[in-house]
Amino acid sequence: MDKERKPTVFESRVYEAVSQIPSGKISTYRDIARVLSIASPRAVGQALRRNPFAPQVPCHRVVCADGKIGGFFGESAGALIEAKKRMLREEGVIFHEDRVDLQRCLHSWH
DNA sequence: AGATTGACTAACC
DNA sequence: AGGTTAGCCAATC
Repeated sequence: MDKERKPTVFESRVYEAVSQIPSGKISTYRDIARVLSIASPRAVGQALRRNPFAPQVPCHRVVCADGKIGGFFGESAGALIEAKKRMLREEGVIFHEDRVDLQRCLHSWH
């Protein structure tokens, strides 16, 4: 069993930002990184990858900068990706095949 | 403390 | 157009 480490300030910031995304909207690693004043979206992925707050954080609303679904579920769960896509679509997110309508569903960070 | 990775992105070939 | 390289930041080993 993995011991849950205490989230760092950086991670907490990521979780907070992601949890701020309302239903029907999404965001990209790049955008989140940008809001967090980070130059590396990888660091964001790192935080989400650890995701100590599992379903509490809508990490499924976070996609690649291209609108493509990130690998948060991994290739082993490709089918789940479609399920998430369908779920997001029901939330109001416009999907185009394997991509998301960033210009339409991108969350406004004000 | 140093080296590697990691759910990325963008640029280069 | 598609594959590869490089850059980036933070966490983990």
